Amino acid sequence: MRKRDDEKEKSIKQAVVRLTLEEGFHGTSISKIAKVAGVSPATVYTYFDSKEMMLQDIYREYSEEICHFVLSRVHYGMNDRQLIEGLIRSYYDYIEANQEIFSFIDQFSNSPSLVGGCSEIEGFVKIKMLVADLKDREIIKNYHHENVLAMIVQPVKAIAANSSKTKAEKADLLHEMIGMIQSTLLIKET
Amino acid sequence: MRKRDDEKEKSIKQAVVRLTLEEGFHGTSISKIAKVAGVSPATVYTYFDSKEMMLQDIYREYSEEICHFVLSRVHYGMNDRQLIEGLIRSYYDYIEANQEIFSFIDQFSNSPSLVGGCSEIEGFVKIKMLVADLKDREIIKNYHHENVLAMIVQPVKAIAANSSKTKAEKADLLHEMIGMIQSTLLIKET
Amino acid sequence: MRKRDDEKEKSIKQAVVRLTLEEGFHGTSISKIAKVAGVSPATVYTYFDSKEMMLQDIYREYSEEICHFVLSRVHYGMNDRQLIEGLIRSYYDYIEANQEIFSFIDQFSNSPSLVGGCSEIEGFVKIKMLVADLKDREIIKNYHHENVLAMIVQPVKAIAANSSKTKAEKADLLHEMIGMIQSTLLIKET
Amino acid sequence: MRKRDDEKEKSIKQAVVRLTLEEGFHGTSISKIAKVAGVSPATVYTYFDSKEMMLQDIYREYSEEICHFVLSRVHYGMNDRQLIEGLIRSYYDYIEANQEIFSFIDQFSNSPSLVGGCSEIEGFVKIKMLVADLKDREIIKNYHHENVLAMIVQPVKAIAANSSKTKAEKADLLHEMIGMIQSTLLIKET
DNA sequence: AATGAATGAGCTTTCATTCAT
DNA sequence: CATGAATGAAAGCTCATTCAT
Repeated sequence: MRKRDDEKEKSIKQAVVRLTLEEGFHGTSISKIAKVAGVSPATVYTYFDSKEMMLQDIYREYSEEICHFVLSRVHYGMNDRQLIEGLIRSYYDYIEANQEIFSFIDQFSNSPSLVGGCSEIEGFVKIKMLVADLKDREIIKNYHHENVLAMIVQPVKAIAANSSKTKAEKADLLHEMIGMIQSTLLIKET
Repeated sequence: MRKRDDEKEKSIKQAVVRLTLEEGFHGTSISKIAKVAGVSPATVYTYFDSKEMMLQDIYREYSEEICHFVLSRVHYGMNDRQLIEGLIRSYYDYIEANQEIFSFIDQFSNSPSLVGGCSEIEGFVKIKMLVADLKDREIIKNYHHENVLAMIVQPVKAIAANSSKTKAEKADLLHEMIGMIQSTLLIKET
Repeated sequence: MRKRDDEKEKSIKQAVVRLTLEEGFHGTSISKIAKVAGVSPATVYTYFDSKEMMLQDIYREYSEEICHFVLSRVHYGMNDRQLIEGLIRSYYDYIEANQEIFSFIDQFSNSPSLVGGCSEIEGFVKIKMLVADLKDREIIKNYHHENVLAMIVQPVKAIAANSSKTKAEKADLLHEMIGMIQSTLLIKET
Repeated sequence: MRKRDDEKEKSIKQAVVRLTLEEGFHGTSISKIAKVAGVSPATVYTYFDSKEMMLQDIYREYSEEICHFVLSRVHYGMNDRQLIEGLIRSYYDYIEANQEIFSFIDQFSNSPSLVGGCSEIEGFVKIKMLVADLKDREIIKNYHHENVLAMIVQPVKAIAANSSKTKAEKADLLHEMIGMIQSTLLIKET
């Protein structure tokens, strides 16, 4: 009996993500995926039950990965400003370093019909808990969790997605944006 | 091969938008559109040159509509806080009242391959000019245009898209968010 | 607008029936059917909603045709023996002249999953009424309708299906079988 | 590539028969069979050379089983009427007690392409010899073997297959049918 | 201008079978 | 012997688009 090849599963997932960036969520057909991954279309179905479940699997895996990456870059030694900066900058860095993955995640989460059948992402819960903790410790102002998160997460996406700016210009924008959000959320002025 | 019955063109566009909300960007095929719009598939091609151009047409039209709506609700008589609130609230109101349209616009603008072939939206230019004007008149702080816009536009989308909250709860979140953004952007404290 | 081509629908149905005889119910795929019928696979779907509904349509049409044929060959001028003979012989004649159709009908009616979704055949009702009438008029003995019908319909199928006999031998068997059934069912001895 | 675990072969055969009843002759794929039988698809090929040969094997085995069952219930001590009744009733009883098997056999024998490649069933020969013997001993009338068999075998199938009747109603029909056939075939009136 | 018919290309998925362990 | 992995081929069906009327 041939054994399950984790390399193969990985390369299928990468093919999906790559095709999603190149040709959009539409051009991502099973046969194209198989071709890029170097397997037969039928083989895809030994690793995933259906196309929909495959997409959800990938979404879940990479969502967790992003959360893990972001959380790994903030720690207790940081002061207030560093915490906010760490969250935003790590998110931005991930997007820049993994544009394909981010594009996939973003397109997926904007597809109501797909995201509906997907269970809660663990990493999201942890990040919400982090925000709650920052409020408890009176580091950030007493805004609703949802608004704090929206403030940290949404504007930075707009910067990352801006394809008409150079890397340096975007770095400038990001630097400024971090300042804006720090002044919005932090209690301490300094 | 151009225009005639505006009623028919309208109903095709509505069909597209409605199907996009109900079945996602995928389930939006020409024949389904034609069925919902009450015309023949061939007729769609009397009004649009191809599916891609049709989607871009619709995107452009509704994008302009949104911008027009937002701009129509801010005027010179308003004070500083009212201006920011007006912009954000009008955007939010539009989304709430036209969920189908917003869902379409959002999914479209998250499809790199589609949005690429689409010329600049006029209304966006006007809004950018408004932001520039507000900076010139020393109403909002001297941040980059892009960041000001991101701040006004992005977080509110997160509130509107939150399907697990009631209308009242979302109104609360919006109210708070407006305050957050006002304090971030405005020069005058009052 | 091109108009619906009844010839094309007919040739699709014939292709189904022909393939069912040649390659069994299994080898009857949409693409083979299309090839034999001289149309594109997609065209099949402008005439039928799905493969299953297509099969049911064909089953219904030919079932009615058989019943119509059988009923058209018995009439009130006939005496008792002629009536029974007419029913059996016309059924047998139809099968001999339309082996493909009969094979299709027989295979279909032996597929529980298909026959389940199929509404009652009108012609069957008429034949049941004929049997009832023959009993009312005291031509055939007072057996249950179901048994009378089974007696008329089932044994003759075995003769028709017997591929190891010549036409003449089968005619002999049929002649004898008619006698057997007449003596079983008829009240009058003569 | 042959035999070993009779238990496993049995459970494969049962899986085939069960799936044929539940999902028709179509839904009976090797992988489904393997799943139901609790083995791997590859294992099926340890016991059978191909799917077609597997089906023929099963057909042959169960056909022999039916014949054996029927023959085991008639014996020389019986009088004329009991003989006919024994044959018909034992056949009916087998069908009622083994609907899955009968459904399989019936569908198989209605598939010309399958039944063609199948050698003669031994049990059928024995039953034909029994019929010949009954004729020699002047118990049943001098009809052709084929017609005698058709009379005994065909109508009872129609009763067994009638799914719209209760068990009791079918027992009534069977009782009457036995009488009809006895009067048709037997020489002695009593 | 408007339409239902028509289609080649492509979709997702399953098939019977073989391979490597 | 037994297996899950692997696959070319084919399944049923839908697609965006064009054709003939």
